[in-house]
Amino acid sequence: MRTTINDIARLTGTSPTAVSFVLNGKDHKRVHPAKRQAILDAIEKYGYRRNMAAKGLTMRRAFRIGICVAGRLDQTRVLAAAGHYGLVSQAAARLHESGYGIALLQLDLALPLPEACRRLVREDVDGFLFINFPVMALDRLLFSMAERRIPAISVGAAVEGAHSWVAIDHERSFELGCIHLLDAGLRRLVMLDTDASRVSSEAKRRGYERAMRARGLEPLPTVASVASGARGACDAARAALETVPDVEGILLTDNGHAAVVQMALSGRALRLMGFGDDGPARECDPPISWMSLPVHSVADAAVDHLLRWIDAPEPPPPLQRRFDCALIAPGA
Amino acid sequence: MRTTINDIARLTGTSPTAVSFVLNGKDHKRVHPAKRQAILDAIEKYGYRRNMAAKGLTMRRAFRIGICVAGRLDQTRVLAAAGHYGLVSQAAARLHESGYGIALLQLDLALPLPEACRRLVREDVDGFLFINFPVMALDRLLFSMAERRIPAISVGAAVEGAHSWVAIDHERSFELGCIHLLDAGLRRLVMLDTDASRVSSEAKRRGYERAMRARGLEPLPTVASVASGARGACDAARAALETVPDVEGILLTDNGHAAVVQMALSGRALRLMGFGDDGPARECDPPISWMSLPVHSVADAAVDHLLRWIDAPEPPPPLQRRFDCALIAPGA
DNA sequence: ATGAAAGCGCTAACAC
DNA sequence: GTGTTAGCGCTTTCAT
Repeated sequence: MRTTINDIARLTGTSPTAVSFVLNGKDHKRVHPAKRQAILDAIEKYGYRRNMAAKGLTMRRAFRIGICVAGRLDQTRVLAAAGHYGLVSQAAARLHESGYGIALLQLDLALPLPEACRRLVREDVDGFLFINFPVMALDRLLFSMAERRIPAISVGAAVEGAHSWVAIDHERSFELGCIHLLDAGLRRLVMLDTDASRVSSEAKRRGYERAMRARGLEPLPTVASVASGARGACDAARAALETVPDVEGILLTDNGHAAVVQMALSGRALRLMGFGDDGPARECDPPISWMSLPVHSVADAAVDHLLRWIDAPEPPPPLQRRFDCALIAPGA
Repeated sequence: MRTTINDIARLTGTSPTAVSFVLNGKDHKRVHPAKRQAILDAIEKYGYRRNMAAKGLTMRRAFRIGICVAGRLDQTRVLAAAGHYGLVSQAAARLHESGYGIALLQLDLALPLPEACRRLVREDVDGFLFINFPVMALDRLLFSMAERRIPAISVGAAVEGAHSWVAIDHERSFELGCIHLLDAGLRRLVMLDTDASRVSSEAKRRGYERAMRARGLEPLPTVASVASGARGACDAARAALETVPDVEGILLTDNGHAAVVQMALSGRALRLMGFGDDGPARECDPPISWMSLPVHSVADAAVDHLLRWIDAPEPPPPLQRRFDCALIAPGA
């Protein structure tokens, strides 16, 4: 039988009330310093651990947040460009710092909505973070949660309506990367789309075109990989050289195959600009510049809003915000 | 206020006992079929959901298992060859099927043991799965859990002592892959070590050498990549060609850069045998054979044992088992 | 400043 | 076959 709050009270000649207050740091002008110390000592001595189920029962709170991913955590290669693991990891870390537990839920998108909702609800958590869910699924999911008054936020994907979400501004970020090369004096810039998921390719193309046009340059045709994987990326890189023989710089939509593209292009004096996860970008030799996914900011913003929401008496106005990537220039 | 078991009892003119029994499917010869149906209907009609905190309080169980990873979930590139995400994902899926919730915990290995234990204990779960933890940390961690009578298993890493673990037999699996090429009539086989973590390189080399010697062949020197990443793998592949000009087959210790190695070797008529995650292996063109990580078997075995352990009155004898990789031969 | 006591929702032993 | 009841460990109001 585990030590309980009553045991500690008896052992120290105090009451469960006092112990509870000490435990929760609410002993401002309540518990006498001497008693307080005695209680603290007993807690340490007997290795007391508070029973979270009992606390949850009383407080009507689980002190746990559900981190929900679409499908399975290991079948997410296509989302590499979205910093999937980084978002999950950072959100979990931030929640932990705030004293919350993390319930991991892999939600099968093939499930009908009612069944999906049932699974969400069964998790019994105080709120949900939907990481990189397809926009299609989000509206109904978030709506269902709102209906049940369960705070929920989309992380990584922007969604229409009165929902809360935090996402990466792919368009603006890609534009910034492009501007960086333009500022370096390059003019013949080609966008190389090697992202197997193509989820944000359109946004990136808009960013690219805006940057080019702002300098009075006509955008060049985008070259997209046909096959997936390293070979597809290589072929696309070579195709880019054929399509635009005098190319001066190449903008990658996805760092996934940056090192491979670099190798395929070696010998050519052109500048590479990456986009996405830092890991693969760092493998490049010589180093390249890249637009780094703001996973930290995105996850933190989502978590902070969610926790405020949970604590608030009324649902706060929805959080809807896009973050820019940061330019990483190892040479600088 | 959420509907409770008492509400359902009152609404159906029965007792909380009856509702509880129906809820838990223990109404064999207990609840009258008519009442049973009425209860079921009311549950559906009023959208009753059982309060897991209350259940947990009564049953002294959390119905939740902690999935614990070393460091952060997104800083695990080195563990690609260990099928890290696959193990996490499959364990989570299996637990979910068994009605358990998943508490995700990223344990910082830099933490001193007492603090690490405190964090583990705070999770309040019924048991732990330590996924791909470094062997160094495992003994003390598992021991601490045993001391506190919390069931815990190492998944992916074998550990000395009386602990439970399930792992991949890298040595035997690599031997099997090697035998496959030998059976195909190849003789000049070289092992190419492109695994940045080198965690299981030694075991693989033993498997390779055993297979070679069993055929009366002298093992050839292993070629290891110097730099990390795609470029390192490429360089290593070319080095292999120089070291053993008449090489007939190359055994990769890690599928991570299989496609890249294949490209670097294109033009040479030699056979490639991969090892590790299926994802990168499938990107190869033409397709290669590879030894596929038994993440499914490993995770399932661990979960099943853990759940039995939790339900058992006495701790069962430790589970210690290695699984072989399966040969995937797309051409067949 | 302090403790007694009333639940929170559920399970299971017990009496009918 | 059925309902009553006593907790499980904690928080918090209320009276002191």
